[in-house]
Amino acid sequence: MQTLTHPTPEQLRLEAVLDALASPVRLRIVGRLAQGAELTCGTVLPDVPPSSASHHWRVLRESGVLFARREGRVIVHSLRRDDLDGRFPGLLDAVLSALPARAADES
Amino acid sequence: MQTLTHPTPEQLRLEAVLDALASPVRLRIVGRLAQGAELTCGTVLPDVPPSSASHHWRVLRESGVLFARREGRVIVHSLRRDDLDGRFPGLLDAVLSALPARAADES
DNA sequence: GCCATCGTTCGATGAAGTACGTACTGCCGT
DNA sequence: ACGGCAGTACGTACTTCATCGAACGATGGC
Repeated sequence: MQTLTHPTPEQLRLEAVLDALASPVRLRIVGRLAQGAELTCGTVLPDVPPSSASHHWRVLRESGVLFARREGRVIVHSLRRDDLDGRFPGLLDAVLSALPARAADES
Repeated sequence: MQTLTHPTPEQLRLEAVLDALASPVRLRIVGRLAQGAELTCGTVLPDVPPSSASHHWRVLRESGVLFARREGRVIVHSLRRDDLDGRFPGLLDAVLSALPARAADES
């Protein structure tokens, strides 16, 4: 299991970020992360099998939307707000404010 | 050749818009449209065969990013700025300001 | 060391998107 | 009416993506 790779802030590509966000499943993850807490993989998407969920977390990570770090046995994820705001000002906020409130009532 | 269909402002879906924008070719189109002029299909993407270009114009139209109207022999396209700003405030501006200036020097 | 847990990787399958040639429609000028 | 131009529709080949089961790797607790 190789180390978690992330793009540097300079490596962020608009198309990759948009593509990562253009998915209902991944928007759910982002919406949850936007609530402030750092989350582990299993926390969101209880209805999705682990291998599928892992795929989506990876897309978000490799596009630079979120940051992942190992913490003991789990992997903790957080939004890369500052990096995204630096490269694409206003983009994340626009997407988040366009999200329905559905993320609030899901486990 | 059936009439050009557009989603109503209420029908705009975030994922569809993001997906439409998550493409280099289509971002080129949007970048050109953002310069203010209304454009016909042939104006942008001279290097892309008409049938391919038509596909991308259609994706942008059906996602609600742009508006198309027949004007004699050509089809005139314009950005749906107001509708997009209404549903997803700040999104279009964020994407446009994140675009490289490449759109300026292309035919 | 052993086991359970968390998450990844691999491989296969089916769905969806892209690209493009060709044939067609709709409109205009003559 | 005819020819040409703008753009679409269709069919197809190709590529990418999504999904998921199964096997594996890493870690912490006992």
